[in-house]
Amino acid sequence: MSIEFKILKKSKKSRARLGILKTEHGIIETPSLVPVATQATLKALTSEEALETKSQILIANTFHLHLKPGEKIVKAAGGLHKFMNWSGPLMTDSGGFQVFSLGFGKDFQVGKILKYFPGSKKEVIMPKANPKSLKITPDGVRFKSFLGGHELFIGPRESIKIQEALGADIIFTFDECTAPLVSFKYAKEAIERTHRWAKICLETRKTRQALFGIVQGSRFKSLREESAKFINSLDFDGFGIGGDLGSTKEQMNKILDWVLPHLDEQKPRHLLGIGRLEDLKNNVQNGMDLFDCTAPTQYGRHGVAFTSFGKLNLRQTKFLKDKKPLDSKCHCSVCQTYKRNYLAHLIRAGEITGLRMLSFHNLHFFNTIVENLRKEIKRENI
RNA sequence: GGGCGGGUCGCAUAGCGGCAAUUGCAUCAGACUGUAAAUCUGACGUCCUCUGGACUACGGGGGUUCGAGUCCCUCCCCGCCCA
Repeated sequence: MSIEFKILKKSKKSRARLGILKTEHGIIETPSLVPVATQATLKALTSEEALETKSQILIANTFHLHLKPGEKIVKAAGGLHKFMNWSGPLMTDSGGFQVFSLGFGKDFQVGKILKYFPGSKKEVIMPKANPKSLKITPDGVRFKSFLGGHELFIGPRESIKIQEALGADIIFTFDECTAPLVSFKYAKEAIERTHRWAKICLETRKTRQALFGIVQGSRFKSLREESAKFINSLDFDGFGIGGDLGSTKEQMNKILDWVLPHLDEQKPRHLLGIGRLEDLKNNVQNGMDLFDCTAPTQYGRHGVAFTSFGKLNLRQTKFLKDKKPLDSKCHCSVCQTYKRNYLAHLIRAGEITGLRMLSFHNLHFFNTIVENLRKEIKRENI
């Protein structure tokens, strides 16, 4: 195993823990946010800028990099680290999330956090249902008509081989991230697939890359427990917790309560795709060591800045006359240099520089919050 | 002076007898959690007892018609061409 995880301190007030995750490309102080670099870039930012935002580790995506440019290109370029000029630790997600986002997520126009329950009961996803644009089989997933209409098959073996070629420090098992609309029976069938695939992933991996097994089970207690126990029983280097985690913080905490007691405490835990501003502290208190989220960069590109004074929508005209920095308490280079009026102008003018600066600030802002949470664990405040 | 083309909700466009009227831009508001995402959704004449209704509207005035942005007459304005 090419990672080493050491817990430095455990909170007495919560599950929070302070740790050091060592990889062959450097260490990560945990808990840590993992900014999302799907296509081997934090959208709009260079790898040097990513470092300046205090990002410690990035997560790229197997599905997207397999399509473009293809893992052979990345491998020939010397691997993902060299390819994107990021010398720090990297993860790759397995493509399991795309089974959801390009499948039922797209069909029902829902995210993995359900905001509303669309329509009547007949819309609940029943066993053997398949999304429009992909087919989930016992062996993997056939993605129909993505690039130029040709089909693409990714199963556990394919995902691991791609991730080995990409060469991240930490890789994930190929799972089925289920939609929040699945019925119990569907979810049960899905974790059976996910578990079978998890074993195949473990058997397939030939490299020294750390492999994290992903716990699924949707919003169902028995399935979450079963999944946690099963994934824990295999020789993974860490855990991912994925899928539907309910619609509220309370529901998510309840689901995590079902899962966490069954996971080996000594192994790192990654909460997949949960990391909005309001989640960060909760994630840490739940003992999550890593958590990725697209929010900082995505909101940035959509014109929204997170600040100590709340979210700002820089598209609003009022900011054209605002001479304050985005966040007077922020030490990032954008806040040191530019004012809201200029940023609002860039956003309104559709200038990419504005999106870049908001992405940069948001990442710095999120990373600083998590950095402060680490200090809080050290001071025994949380 | 003559010929032609044109004046539509901020701008630009569509419309050629049933229209509060297309589309784009702009504007305003909202959404975004392992990135189909520099994206998407909604509003955008006024008012109201607002899954509906009333009023005012396609340069001005008049006419034809059950009904006119659309047809006719006339005036005003703009553009191009010829004198």
